Amino acid sequence: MTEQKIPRATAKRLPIYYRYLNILLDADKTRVSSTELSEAVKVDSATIRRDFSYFGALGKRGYGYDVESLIKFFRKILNQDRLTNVALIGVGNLGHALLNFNFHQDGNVRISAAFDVNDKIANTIQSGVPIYPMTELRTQLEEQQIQVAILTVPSEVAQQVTDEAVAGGVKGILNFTPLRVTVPKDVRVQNVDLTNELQTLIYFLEHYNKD
Amino acid sequence: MTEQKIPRATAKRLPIYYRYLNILLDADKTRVSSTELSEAVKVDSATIRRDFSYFGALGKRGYGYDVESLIKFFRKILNQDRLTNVALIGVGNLGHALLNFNFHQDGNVRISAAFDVNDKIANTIQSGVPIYPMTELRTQLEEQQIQVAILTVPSEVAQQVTDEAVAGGVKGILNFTPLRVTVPKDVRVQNVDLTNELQTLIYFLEHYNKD
DNA sequence: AGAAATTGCAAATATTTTTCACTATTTCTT
DNA sequence: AAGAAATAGTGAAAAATATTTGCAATTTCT
Repeated sequence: MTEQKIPRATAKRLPIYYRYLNILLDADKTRVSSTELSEAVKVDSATIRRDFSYFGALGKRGYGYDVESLIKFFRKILNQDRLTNVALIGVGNLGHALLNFNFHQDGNVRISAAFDVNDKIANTIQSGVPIYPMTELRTQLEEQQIQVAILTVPSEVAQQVTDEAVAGGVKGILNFTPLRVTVPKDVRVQNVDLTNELQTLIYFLEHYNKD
Repeated sequence: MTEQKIPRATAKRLPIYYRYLNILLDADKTRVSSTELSEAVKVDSATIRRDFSYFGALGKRGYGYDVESLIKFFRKILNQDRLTNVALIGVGNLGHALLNFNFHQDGNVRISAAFDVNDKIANTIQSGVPIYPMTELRTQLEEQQIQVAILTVPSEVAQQVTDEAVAGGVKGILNFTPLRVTVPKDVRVQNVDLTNELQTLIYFLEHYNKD
């Protein structure tokens, strides 16, 4: 599966390109040049061409890129053409918001199971998603073959829950917990630490006057 | 104010160090070495020393670092010793969750005003935070001298709201919108794009078998 | 007093990312 | 159809960023 090493920086820009391409499509644009794209997404045009080139020759010299086929291509790359089922572990404040959050705006990610220790909500359906008790975490993940989990539990239990999720076959974790969880190296964790983000933001504000 | 250029990578690790130091403090540890810290936060000890050294000589050779004074120092650096008032713009799903979110776990960030277009919630108080109508965005920001905003509005209006916020004096924006907003260069934007994060995560899962 | 521990830091490396500069194509214009 | 204009693709250079090494200086420990 591993084709070739795409730089992390590039991978992070892909969704941004993808999103803008869809805007172009909606506006009935059929072609776009790297220069044009550059202005919209605020990335140097050479960088864009370089990014695209990791995937082969997607454009036409002297012409630009065909919006539709580019979208089609990225859709595959970004797994937009396939539904990815995701588990939400921890249905507190944030978890609840994520249940309603429009992850599937492009129709590719769906929270198909949620878990919580709270008896009050376990075994109910919230926003169309079944909530299982935490005790069933592992078995449900296995059964439903879910490989991606969003972790929004209190940090005290984060590691333990993570272990359980990994045991259930999870390979990717979007971790909203401030805790840096430990996982086997074939599991990827993407940390989203809101407090951290805010602090970093404030830090930069205080310590740099521009940038 | 701008003291010296701290690498971005370092700045991002600071909150992590800070958090762990507090754990040590809670455990009544009075000193810690870079090696010890290293294991806990999973960062090479040399990197930690390097990171710390940007701020001067914080430790004692042959001894290590004094937990308490290190915390005290970082608290200043990270503005934990001062309350930063933050505005929440857009009280939808996610916004609502953030209102309840424990940003102030260390008591330094407080959402002190929220804004929404919805008449039903404007001019009410939610989770202890006053919600103002969006029309008052600029004036309230000015009046309350809020410099940091969390943006959780629909992306269609993101740019427009951002402009308004900037006009109101905001210097830092935590942007939950998928839109890359344009701001003057003295304003810093930190993007938190959840859909993007998930997509990137899934992308890596599919395309790399480890990392 | 001597051994052990440990920071601080300059310099060396390594890694990653961006940009330049140019060629090859294709499209557009007249 | 010829020439001009536009534009992708890309090797190589440069720049930016981050990590690691190696060791002197210092402090603590026994």
